[in-house]
Amino acid sequence: MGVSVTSRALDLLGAFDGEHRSLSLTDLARRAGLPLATAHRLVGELHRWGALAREPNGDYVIGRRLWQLGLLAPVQSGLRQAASPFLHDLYGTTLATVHLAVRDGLEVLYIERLAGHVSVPVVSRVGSRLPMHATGVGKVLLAYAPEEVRTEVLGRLTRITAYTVTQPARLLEQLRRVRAEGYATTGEEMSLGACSVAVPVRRGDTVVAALGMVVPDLRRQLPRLVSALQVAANGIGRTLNASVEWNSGLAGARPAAEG
Amino acid sequence: MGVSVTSRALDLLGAFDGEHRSLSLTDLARRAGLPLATAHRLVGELHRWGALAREPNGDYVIGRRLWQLGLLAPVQSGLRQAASPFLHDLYGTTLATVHLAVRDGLEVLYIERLAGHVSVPVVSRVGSRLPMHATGVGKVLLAYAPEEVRTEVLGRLTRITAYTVTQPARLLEQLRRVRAEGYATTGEEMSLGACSVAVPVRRGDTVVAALGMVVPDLRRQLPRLVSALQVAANGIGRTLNASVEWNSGLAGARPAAEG
DNA sequence: CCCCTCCTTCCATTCAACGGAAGAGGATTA
DNA sequence: TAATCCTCTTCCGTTGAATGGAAGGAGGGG
Repeated sequence: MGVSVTSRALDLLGAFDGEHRSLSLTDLARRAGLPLATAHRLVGELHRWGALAREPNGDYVIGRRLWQLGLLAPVQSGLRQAASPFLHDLYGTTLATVHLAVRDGLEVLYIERLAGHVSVPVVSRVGSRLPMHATGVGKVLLAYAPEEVRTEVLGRLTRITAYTVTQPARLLEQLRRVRAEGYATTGEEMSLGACSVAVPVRRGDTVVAALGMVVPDLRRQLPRLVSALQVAANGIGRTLNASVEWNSGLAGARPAAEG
Repeated sequence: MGVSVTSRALDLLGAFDGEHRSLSLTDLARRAGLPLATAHRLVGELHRWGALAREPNGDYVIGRRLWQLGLLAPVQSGLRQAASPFLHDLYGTTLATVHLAVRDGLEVLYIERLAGHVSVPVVSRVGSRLPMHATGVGKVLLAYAPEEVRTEVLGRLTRITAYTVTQPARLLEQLRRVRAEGYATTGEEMSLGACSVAVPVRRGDTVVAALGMVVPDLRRQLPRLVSALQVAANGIGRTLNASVEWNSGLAGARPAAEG
């Protein structure tokens, strides 16, 4: 049953993800569901073009050329540009890992990140997606997401650590408080040893993103961090309103943008 | 004369670059040298997969999925990680645009950048390439590049602004001073209104990258900026030495990494 | 030395890709 | 309103590029 070559080549690329950044030919073939000989030919072509590169051990990784291409993508570029200075300020003030994220379908998509020196186990990377219910930015985005999104997410609360909130009622209550108090927190719900705070970023009345930090412990400094985050979020919002260009690509109005 | 579908699809992607971040179907077909009907079919497939996205006006841009893929590429990740905090420090201290770049073949490849609020006309973007002879980081990398690279670059000094150094002898003299004094400068050689300073980043005795800044004017603050840069560069070098992982992908030992 | 895994090459068959041509949509001009 | 010029989309008979099973290295570990 014939599938187009193009989609097969793309499937090979799609075999890479955050957990599989380096794959052998056999792995690639297996993950893309292709016969080895076919994978061999296609991977060769991708490699020749620069889409894939080889590591010293022969495994394949995403190549420099795809990296360059990807950087041309207008992914929330308006938002990122507006946010950049504020993220630096935040980082300078708190020295914590700072995140800017938007909702993409039913997940959180991290679009900017400043990594702190502090060794907190942070899972997120720019370009990675995480579940909404276990991250600070996720809870914020979920709190302000359309009803239907909330319903669907609440239906599948996967457990990640022992502290992940998996009871819909409890999460709903948390989301209510997020809306009431203006910020969300997590405590080791995504990875042990990491807590987070996050606040919404608004353009006008619409929440377009979430701004968050990851720290080893929240207890003592919560009010200070919330204030800092809110100041930054307000600044970003104001900058967004000031900028004329309505950026393309909203925070994922439809679930699962790519099919 | 048949060419593989895969390479045609890749050629379509290759039609995008820093100056063409958004293309109509017709443009894509023209730039990739494909019949319109063929381009239409392939672009459709790329779009369906998420490699391309459409702007409101129907033009195509690089899609979110390629953006995510590209971010998985191990492009100097060790260096970037080591440099990140120092770049922030530099930015915090000087509020100028800060650059981290490596040599890739005969060009400079920008791998990290912190954009200042200050409105200086900066051309570089992360992932972009610029000629070595007209940028601060480029002069540094050229000064420490293998003889053969220097020779080839000196052979084609293209003029970009009225101030670009295009006489081989003059550039050679500048490179000699870079090695002697430990830093390079440019004055509106790449874009009018922008000056730059840069210093080498060493791992052991090898120059593996260049660290630079762009400012509107150098005169008054040159010594201060050079000091700040050198402190940061030393810090990065020390961090690199400390880190065990020898990162893949050097600063472009061979010209033109991708064929 | 044998066996196992992973990679590479080969080549006859066939099915997906091809692209010219015609049509749809939209904008601008007469 | 019609005519003209874009760019985009669809169609379909022909053909040659893609296919993948099989066989042949290459390494390496027992």
